[in-house]
Amino acid sequence: MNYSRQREAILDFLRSMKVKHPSADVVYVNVKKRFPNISLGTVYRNLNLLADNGTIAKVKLPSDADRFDHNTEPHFHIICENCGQIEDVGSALVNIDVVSIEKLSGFSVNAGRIVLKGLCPACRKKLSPIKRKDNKK
Amino acid sequence: MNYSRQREAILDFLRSMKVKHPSADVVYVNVKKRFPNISLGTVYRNLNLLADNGTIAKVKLPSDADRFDHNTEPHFHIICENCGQIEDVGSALVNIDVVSIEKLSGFSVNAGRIVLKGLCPACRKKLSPIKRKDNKK
DNA sequence: CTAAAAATAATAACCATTACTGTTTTTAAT
DNA sequence: ATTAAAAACAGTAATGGTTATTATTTTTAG
Repeated sequence: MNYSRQREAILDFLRSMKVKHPSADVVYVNVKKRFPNISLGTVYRNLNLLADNGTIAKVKLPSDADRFDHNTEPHFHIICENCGQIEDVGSALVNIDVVSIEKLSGFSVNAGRIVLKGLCPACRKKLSPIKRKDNKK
Repeated sequence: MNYSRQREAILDFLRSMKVKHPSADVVYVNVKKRFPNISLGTVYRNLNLLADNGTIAKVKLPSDADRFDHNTEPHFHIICENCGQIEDVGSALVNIDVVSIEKLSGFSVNAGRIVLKGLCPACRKKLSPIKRKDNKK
């Protein structure tokens, strides 16, 4: 893997934490400030390269764009069902009975990254007690 | 919601369990046997209608097509990373410390449906001890 | 039987992502 | 420093799952 200025800028942005768990698109618009000609494909390719070699982590969400995380320590996430913001959840707070699951299902469990759903503090305040907008896809 | 023969056939197929957690596309090709002119849009619309009114459940997966489940009882799923097959996991086998998560993150938790990752029995046998094919997206 | 409401088939549009292509940058060896 | 091969790039086309649109057909209530 050769050095590239674009990849460096992408990693810099992720580590700067200006946005906490950005999607490829958010990385794109931000890195564009430094590299106005950068293409979205380049952002995707580099985010995937960095995720593949373990420099960053890819957070795959159901029905939403992948997010990228500079924190590669094992942990889970919770996503706001209203605004899509995601936040870390310590891995100690979710307990998976792997042995029983393997025994009952026959699957081998790869106690992967878990995504919980909920409402972030801002959306909670904004939407309650009014029924929140149903933006399921 | 008016009666429709197509919707009835879709629900029949789901309940027949010929395929366990079918995607919209699998429902489509199967219901097509009874209704050769049915359109994929009709399948999607009806699956979503049935999921919205609680008759069936929609299982959203990261980086894979949604699946539909005739079983609406709360439970989790495990997906085979090799072949995409999904299996039920009893909700007792995953313990989420909702109180602590809410305290620490500020989110309200909607202890949603969780999807674990692993290898189904068939793929385990087929791929081990050979390194399994890496089909991440 | 009829008219309004709902559902349909067919197709176009959408969005996130990947694939392709010809050009530029990086690297390692001369 | 020069150069040639490898890697990365920008730009764009293509893909896959899903939703939206529209004109036609089916369902239902009166």
